[in-house]
Amino acid sequence: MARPRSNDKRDAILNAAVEVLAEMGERAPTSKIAKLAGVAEGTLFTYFNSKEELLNQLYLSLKAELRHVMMLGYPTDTDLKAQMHHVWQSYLNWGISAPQKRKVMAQLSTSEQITEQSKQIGMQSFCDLTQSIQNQVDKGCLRDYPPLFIGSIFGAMAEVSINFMVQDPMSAESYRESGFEAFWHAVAIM
Amino acid sequence: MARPRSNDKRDAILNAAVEVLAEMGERAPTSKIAKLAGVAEGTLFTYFNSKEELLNQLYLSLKAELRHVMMLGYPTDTDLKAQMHHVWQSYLNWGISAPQKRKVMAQLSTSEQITEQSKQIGMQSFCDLTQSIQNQVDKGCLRDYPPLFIGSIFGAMAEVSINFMVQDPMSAESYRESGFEAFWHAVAIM
Amino acid sequence: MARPRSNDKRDAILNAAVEVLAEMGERAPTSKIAKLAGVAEGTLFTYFNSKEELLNQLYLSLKAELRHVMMLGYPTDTDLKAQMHHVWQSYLNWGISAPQKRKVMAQLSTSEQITEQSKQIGMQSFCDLTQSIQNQVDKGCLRDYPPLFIGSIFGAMAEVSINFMVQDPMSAESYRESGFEAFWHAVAIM
Amino acid sequence: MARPRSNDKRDAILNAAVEVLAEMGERAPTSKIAKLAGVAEGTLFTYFNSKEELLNQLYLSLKAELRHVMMLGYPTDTDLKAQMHHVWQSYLNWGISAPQKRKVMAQLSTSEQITEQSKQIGMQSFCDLTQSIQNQVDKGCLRDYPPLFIGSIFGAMAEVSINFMVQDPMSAESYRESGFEAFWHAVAIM
DNA sequence: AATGAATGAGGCTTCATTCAT
DNA sequence: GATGAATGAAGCCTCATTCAT
Repeated sequence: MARPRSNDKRDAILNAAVEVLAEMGERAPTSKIAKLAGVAEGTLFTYFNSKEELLNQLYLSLKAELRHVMMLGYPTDTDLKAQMHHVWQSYLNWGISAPQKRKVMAQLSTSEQITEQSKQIGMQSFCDLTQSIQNQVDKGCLRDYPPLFIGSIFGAMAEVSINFMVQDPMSAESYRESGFEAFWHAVAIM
Repeated sequence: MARPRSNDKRDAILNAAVEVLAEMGERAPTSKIAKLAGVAEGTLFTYFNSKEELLNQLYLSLKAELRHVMMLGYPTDTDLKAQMHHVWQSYLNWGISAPQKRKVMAQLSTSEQITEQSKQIGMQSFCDLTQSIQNQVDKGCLRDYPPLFIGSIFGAMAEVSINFMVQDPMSAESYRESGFEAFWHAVAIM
Repeated sequence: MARPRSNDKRDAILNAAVEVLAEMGERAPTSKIAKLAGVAEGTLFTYFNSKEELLNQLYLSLKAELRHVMMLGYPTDTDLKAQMHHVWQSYLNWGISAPQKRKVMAQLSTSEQITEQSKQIGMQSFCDLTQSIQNQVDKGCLRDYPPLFIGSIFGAMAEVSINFMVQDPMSAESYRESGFEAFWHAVAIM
Repeated sequence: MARPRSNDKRDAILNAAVEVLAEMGERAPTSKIAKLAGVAEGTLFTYFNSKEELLNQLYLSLKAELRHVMMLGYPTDTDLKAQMHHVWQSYLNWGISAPQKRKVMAQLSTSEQITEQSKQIGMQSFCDLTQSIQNQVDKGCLRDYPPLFIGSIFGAMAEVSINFMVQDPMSAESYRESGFEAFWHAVAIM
């Protein structure tokens, strides 16, 4: 048998892509990505058939990571607000500690190179969260908005909060809580 | 590099840029933009010294247009909520009727090519709005958040709303009002 | 007005292509062709949109040149055999004096990159010759073969003759006449 | 480089090469050939040291096959014309039933990658035929041309005939016989 | 001022070949 | 022997920018 494909290498390429994309945007050359990943340029193309595929896979991988992080330690036996707060904290912590990944996710979200299919798949990652929001809407705890709408508001508010936290670290904790408070008032029935 | 003469041409180039950028993202070539604008490739560079300058000017121009649109017919002698609602409607109408411009603004906002300075200037367009928000905070009508934070929440909620309106035109008006309602609860003291 | 496109440059590229293709076959790189033509590699692509187009244009240009050469000084008021002999001589002289062009024409004729359309057009160059053959067939001077068939036999015999002339220059004149004799017997009614 | 073991694999590679070369010309990648042959990319290189060697071997193999086919059932005790006609039929049948092989042989014949040596060897395959032609020339049955010249005329006329048969199958049999007739008149003394 | 041909660096991708498994 | 991942040199083509006209 020949050398098997290495997950390490695949990950190294994805990580390198994050770094180069964060620095150069969509114009990040595959050569720079490969070099930073420590592989030959040709090798990149044994793991991803094209630059476009690399970008799409990266997009999905980041979405999956974010989703994973948000669900880590999710408290099942507390009230809705506490649960939401937990997810809020996880999101913000990730966004602050992985600024390049966050930046790249934002870039890719508006990129022409990300296919509609990838966006669909990326969204489906969050369908259990969506479902759980639906349940709360049905119970009358949240305003009667489509759960995806609520989810998008959550994401938008989180992004705004992270931006302010990063730009003004002194007041970071204040933004963190204000953001959640604003979100909560936006969607909860009190 | 002689002085450019025609504002028409400058505008034609900016408009063409919107179209090509919307279709191709950051990889939109200046040649395509020039062609669509009806000028020669070289002519583009008498109006903008470089592609980067073109992108920055476009960014500022779009920000200015949005700001202009939002302030059109601003009602000075009603209550805060009505004022905000007016601006909300203006923003959403613009976003829906100029989807390419909106798309390009989102792209440019995450682009490496837009300088920090441009972002600063773009933000200052809205400083009168910001000032007026500050006044309302001081009067206790809005939560005690920094006015830029409130402004960002406004923008973020508007973007979310437009996305849903565009994607699901049947329920557009419902999203429009739900979005405003959510925003208002997020920031107002009731 | 900007600099106009130069026919000289176009021709230089085509001539360079002949040389490099003769030496390297279809794997001739555009970079070598451009260099030999004395232009930048990018310039090649302002004259030909792609390598494939370059090859097709070259094919047509060679066909046209051959056709032109064959008709130079075509004697209209002699008998058929003398006319054919004239064309024979022209073909062979060209083939011998332009061995690279001949070689490249042979290569391109079997190349995947030459479109069916190019082959059609290339063949139509010779339609007046074909017509004149048809007339002779009708008059009973040539065997009752389709004129294109006779034309192909002509070409094939000429190619064989040139090959032997080139390979064995001492007997060149003998092959030249033997070839014509064989062709004539193949198609003429005596 | 160990010794290859399986003739089956060697043949599979050669057959795959025919197919891929017919479709893609000289730019046929070894990887595609290997895949179609059902072996690993690397395996190809245990059977052929380089792509060039593969092409040369393929060329020789095709020449040998053609030679073999042409001599199958060769009638030794009939007159010259019948013998030639037999060979003619064999050649044409092969050419029509194996169009890819024929196409590839034509390609390789004009390819830079085929060495002079291979061409020599390929020609020698036909030396017994050549010898037999020489005898007929000596006996005054054929024109006094070098036998290789006659052989080349034979090949050229056969190729022309096959081309027309393939392109116009309705008249195939007519081309088949006309072609032979033309060839015979070209070289025979009647 | 306007034009668009010219430039050549650089981008993405392919591919013959090697070599670890 | 067989495999196919790894390599990196090329290959084709694009494009921002310059400059002759």
